[in-house]
Amino acid sequence: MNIGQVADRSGLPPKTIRYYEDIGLIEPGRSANGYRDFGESDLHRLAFVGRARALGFSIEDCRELLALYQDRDRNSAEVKTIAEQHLTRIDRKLEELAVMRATLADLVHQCAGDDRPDCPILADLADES
Amino acid sequence: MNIGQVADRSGLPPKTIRYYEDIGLIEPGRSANGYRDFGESDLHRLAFVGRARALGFSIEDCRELLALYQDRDRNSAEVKTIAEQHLTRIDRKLEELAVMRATLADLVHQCAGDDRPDCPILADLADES
DNA sequence: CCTTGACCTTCCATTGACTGGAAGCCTTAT
DNA sequence: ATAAGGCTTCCAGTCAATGGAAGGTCAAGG
Repeated sequence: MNIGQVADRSGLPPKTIRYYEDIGLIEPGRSANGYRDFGESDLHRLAFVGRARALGFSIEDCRELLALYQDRDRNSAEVKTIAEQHLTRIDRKLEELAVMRATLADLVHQCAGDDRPDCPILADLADES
Repeated sequence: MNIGQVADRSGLPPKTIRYYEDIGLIEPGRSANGYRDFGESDLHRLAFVGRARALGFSIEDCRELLALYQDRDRNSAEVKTIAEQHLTRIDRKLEELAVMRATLADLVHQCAGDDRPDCPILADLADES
């Protein structure tokens, strides 16, 4: 399978697939003409990474998850730990964003948004108290 | 004022302040010894940027907001537009994260997290349906 | 046989917003 | 005189790709 077909079937752009090879997530073979030659297992790994990335896991998380996936003697506890840590990061991020959103929404609400220069948003940023 | 003092008073690290000068957000003078010499207005601009960044505005947003702040003939509508667009970005991000969180929390919940290899998290990533 | 266009290859640069570190000058205190 | 701490510049690295240039390969059509 050439990279284009793998891109179509995995949903990942060719550039990204080459990058994933660069950083050692996959190791496709090569055809006589120098083109990468992907097998079904490469495709499977790429799709795995694609889904993990969509859940926000870092590339390093993906690397560990792939290793655990290949490891028949893994403990599900190890996987759960990685996922829980990620969940914690997501929750922190959600809180941060919620605080930002609340402040910003309040300021937007207070701003007339007309042709006059008075602006509570700028006043807040400038700390005019 | 030297950079260290401005860092203390603005809450921004010296490295970041130099970076902000590099990209043209501030233009401090120089003392005879070559040290940057910050005035109160530089400090004020830096604090302004610090607060805008804390609300998640991009550097380019900060640049525009600073320009509008300096502009006595601005329309508050322009500021509000920038803020509203940012609010929309935050809301999109919040939704994305909420979806991730829900999926991930569900998977974590399903995973026993013990010494056995069976793991719904990996099964989901591998698309074992 | 030649060309065109769609693929594929590698390599280098860029993104955003810093952050780290090295090498070296300036200032203040001992 | 020297040591500590602060300041300077410049270069490299972060994360996860993405864009683009220069060039090799392949299949179809004239």
